[in-house]
Amino acid sequence: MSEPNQKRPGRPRSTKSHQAILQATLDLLIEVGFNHMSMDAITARAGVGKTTIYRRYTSKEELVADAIESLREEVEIPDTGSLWGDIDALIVSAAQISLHPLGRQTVTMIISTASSNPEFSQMYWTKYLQPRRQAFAVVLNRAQTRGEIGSDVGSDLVFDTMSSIMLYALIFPPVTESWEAFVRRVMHFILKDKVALY
Amino acid sequence: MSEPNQKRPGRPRSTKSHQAILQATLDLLIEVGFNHMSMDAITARAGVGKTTIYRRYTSKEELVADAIESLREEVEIPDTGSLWGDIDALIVSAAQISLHPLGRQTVTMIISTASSNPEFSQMYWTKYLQPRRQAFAVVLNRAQTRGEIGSDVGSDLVFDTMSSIMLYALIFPPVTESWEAFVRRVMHFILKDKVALY
Amino acid sequence: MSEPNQKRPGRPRSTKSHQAILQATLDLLIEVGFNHMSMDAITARAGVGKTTIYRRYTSKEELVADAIESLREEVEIPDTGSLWGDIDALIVSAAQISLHPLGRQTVTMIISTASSNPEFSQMYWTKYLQPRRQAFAVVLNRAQTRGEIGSDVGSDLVFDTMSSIMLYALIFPPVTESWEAFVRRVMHFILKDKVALY
Amino acid sequence: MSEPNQKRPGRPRSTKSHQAILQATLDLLIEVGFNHMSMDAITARAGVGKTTIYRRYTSKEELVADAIESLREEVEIPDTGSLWGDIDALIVSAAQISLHPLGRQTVTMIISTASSNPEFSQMYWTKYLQPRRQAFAVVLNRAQTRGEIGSDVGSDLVFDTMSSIMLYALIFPPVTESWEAFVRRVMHFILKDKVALY
DNA sequence: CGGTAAGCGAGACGGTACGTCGCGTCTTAAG
DNA sequence: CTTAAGACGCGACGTACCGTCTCGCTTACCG
Repeated sequence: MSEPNQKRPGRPRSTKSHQAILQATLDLLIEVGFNHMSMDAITARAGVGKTTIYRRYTSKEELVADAIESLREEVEIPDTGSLWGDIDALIVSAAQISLHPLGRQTVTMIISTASSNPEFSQMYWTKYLQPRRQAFAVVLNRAQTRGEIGSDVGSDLVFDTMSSIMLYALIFPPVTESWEAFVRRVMHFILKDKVALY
Repeated sequence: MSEPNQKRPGRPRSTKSHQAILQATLDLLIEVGFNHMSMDAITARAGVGKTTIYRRYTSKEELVADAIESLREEVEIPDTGSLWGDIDALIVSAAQISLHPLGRQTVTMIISTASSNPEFSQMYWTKYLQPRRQAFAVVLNRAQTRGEIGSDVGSDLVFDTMSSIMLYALIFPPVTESWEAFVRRVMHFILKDKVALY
Repeated sequence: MSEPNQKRPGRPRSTKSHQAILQATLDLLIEVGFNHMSMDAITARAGVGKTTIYRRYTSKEELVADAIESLREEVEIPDTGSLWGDIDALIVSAAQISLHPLGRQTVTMIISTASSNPEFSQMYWTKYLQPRRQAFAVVLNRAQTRGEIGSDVGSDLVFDTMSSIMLYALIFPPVTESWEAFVRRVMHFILKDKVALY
Repeated sequence: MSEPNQKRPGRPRSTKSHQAILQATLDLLIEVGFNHMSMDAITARAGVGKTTIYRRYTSKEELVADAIESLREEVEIPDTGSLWGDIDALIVSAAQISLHPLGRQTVTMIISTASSNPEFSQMYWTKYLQPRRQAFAVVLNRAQTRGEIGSDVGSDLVFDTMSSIMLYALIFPPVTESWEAFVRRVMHFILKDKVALY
């Protein structure tokens, strides 16, 4: 755990504290959620002074936003050879995140905060959803090139629909089937008349 | 389970105070929002003691949940003569709610709570969404009878899709068009190959 | 005062409840003291409604005053044959009260309340000290008749001095001798030049 | 036991706030008395947060005790040339204190607390009464040197008697004469056979 | 002997104050 | 100049008590 990486004179303690802050924030976010997580608890767990946090972030929201941002994975652009295969890969990937406790809590926290905090919502949209939306454009372009789907179909429209369905199923989990199955079924319904699915 | 036995000893709880509390809560929810609304402000506006609130609710969250719950409206079943007309009526109606500050706050509160509280989510689903889902089945049946749409299309699927889009657009408001236009555009995209829209 | 007219219409006040209230009050007074004793605790212990107390007393102070008043003993007028013998008897008697826990708590409570509450102080003076002061006049008169002490010595002066010493020694208990010994010593000092003590 | 090491880390407690708290407490004690003085009123007048008070004191009682403690004056040793003159000076001085509202409240608070709190009683005895008792020994010694009073008279005995009378007259204020006159009369009665008073 | 008026237990009510907690800022000493 | 520690002003929270106010019931007496 303790890594005495003191050999670089230019990067002494600040990086270590920074990492500790982000980690403590994420841990507490999972354990108690946004509202019940106090800044003092974060400083205590990170072994850090309040100053050190507020020098970097102006508010709790900003800190949490950056903490979540910090664990953002690389945007994936699946390429299975068919549109439905690609979409299915995205669904599977999203399902994996929402099964993991951290992923679940993170998503919960994002929805919860975003719905009541326009600034956060904006930030999340720009930093998280936007890049994925653009990545999906690539996926759809490939499908149009392959002639699987009409060139008049907007990729944003499909992406937004899929995102919304995923979110909805997280807030109101389906009872008769799995989250994954539900999302797949809805996407199938939407696309079946627009594209040859298999 | 619950026995509505009126013969409990002691002074019965005041319906007048109860109403005043709910009204004050809703008013303040609109005016300042959940986070900036203090319990003291509610007691002051309702002309009520703090005890009277905390005898009924154990926390601010619980109070607000019940206040919102209290203004649940009747389920509406539009009948304009065409499926798209009916759907459009539902969109317009939903837009009116989400334009009004109380509606906005309400939805915010619901999403925020539901996303982190499975019990609340379940309650909201059963009491609010489920009835509207069933009402929508009537709308779709009429359309199928008219031959506007295939009898193999499940009404639940359409309803869930529409709900999810509406929610999504509330959390991440579209920047280039209105909430209403966005929802209408997405629904049009989904349905255009399944039904004669005009 | 002691005999209100019984012919008032309606249900007469319950003596049983009255006794229970006084007993519960005294018990709690001893256990937790005036400030930490709540009216609700009294009602609970006495098995009585709040109304029943507030019909009899207008405030907590009044109730406690009456509870203490209720256990007031008969005023004793010692008659040992000598002034010093009589005074000694009074000291011994007072010592017995201040040894008993209830007596101690009661006195404590009286001092505590009286010092910050003029009305209570007045009440206690009239109901408790005044009668004893007058009884002491009898004791001193007998001594003057016997020629033990000059007829110019005011009994009130002696009584007040003795009372004050007793109170003082209760608030600031002597460390090198007993309360009783201290009081006796001081009284001896005061009187030794005014009366043949043995 | 306690080490007044100044090198504790973190921001030191503000002396300015501390003083403001004590002053506001004393002011309000005079104006409205202990029971009607609220902590919020103190914070408001001191321009201080509640935390700042409760970091120093665990309760209202503790705060007030310290506030009173803070204004303990220097012990005065009168020297008028005669014993009765010295005693009279002490009575006048004590009267000035007990006439002033703060003095009244202070004494009230002390009696009230001391009578039900042995530790406080002990503290007050040691810090306040003891020094004055010893100062009085000086006064009496001078009188004995002058031959005004017998060398067998213990100064403690006289001091305790005087203290007790003063306290008693504060708890049960005389109705027919002033506090000062009463105390003077009693002291005169006690001493008249032991010392040439004029 | 049945009506009426007050008393009763229970407990809800409007207030006021309490002591705690959290946020974001400020102030030390140490490095 | 940055840190860790921690005090600060502010403001909301939820609890405890007070003394008052209904409830639905006794319980005595009086006509």
